[in-house]
Amino acid sequence: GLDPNFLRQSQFKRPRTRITDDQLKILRAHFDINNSPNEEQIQEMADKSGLPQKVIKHWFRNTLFKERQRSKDSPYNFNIPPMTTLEDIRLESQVNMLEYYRTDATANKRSSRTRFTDYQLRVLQDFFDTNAYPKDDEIEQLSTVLNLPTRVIVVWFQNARQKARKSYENQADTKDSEKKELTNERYIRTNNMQYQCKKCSVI
DNA sequence: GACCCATTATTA
DNA sequence: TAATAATGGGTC
Repeated sequence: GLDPNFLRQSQFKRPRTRITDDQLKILRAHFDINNSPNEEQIQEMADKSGLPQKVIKHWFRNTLFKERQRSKDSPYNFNIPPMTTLEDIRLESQVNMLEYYRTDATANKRSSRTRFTDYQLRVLQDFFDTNAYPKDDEIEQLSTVLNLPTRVIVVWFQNARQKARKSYENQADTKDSEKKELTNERYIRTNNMQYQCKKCSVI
């Protein structure tokens, strides 16, 4: 059989690219005009920004996804009119409009931190302890019951898994032999590995 | 597209 | 200043 650790380490992780403000401006400007650029446009952006095409494609995927999330969840919820053409002088003013909305309503700062109530945290934690990976409809239900945007729920679970994983790994260092003793009830996955959530096993 | 996870940044 | 919500670039 193959050692999972070997499989995992055999692939190098690309070091995280930090997109600079100037590069972001280039991408953003294109995104505002057309959120799914063709190869030619990607090449152009790559030339202008010096970013790898792969990074640009990924950025567009993420940004489009986030923009959709935002328009679903956001109270501001401004609609972006669909664009079909690139070469149009009126585009200029549209872009300016978007720029205006963005800097005005939504602002450029990160959205303010949600303060969960004790009740909300208890429900989330209880759910997490039995299932760290809620399905879409379960997230929907939690969203309704707790009166929180689905995005906030998703992020909460993501952070909770991160936290659980970390605390498991901390204690796994000292209790390596116990890993094999774990019952396979509830797991948190990471790459090819499976870790049991420490908190789950306590319940 | 879902999830990972280092990092950033907000709030008690 | 610690805890942790949110971000963004990474992988599969």
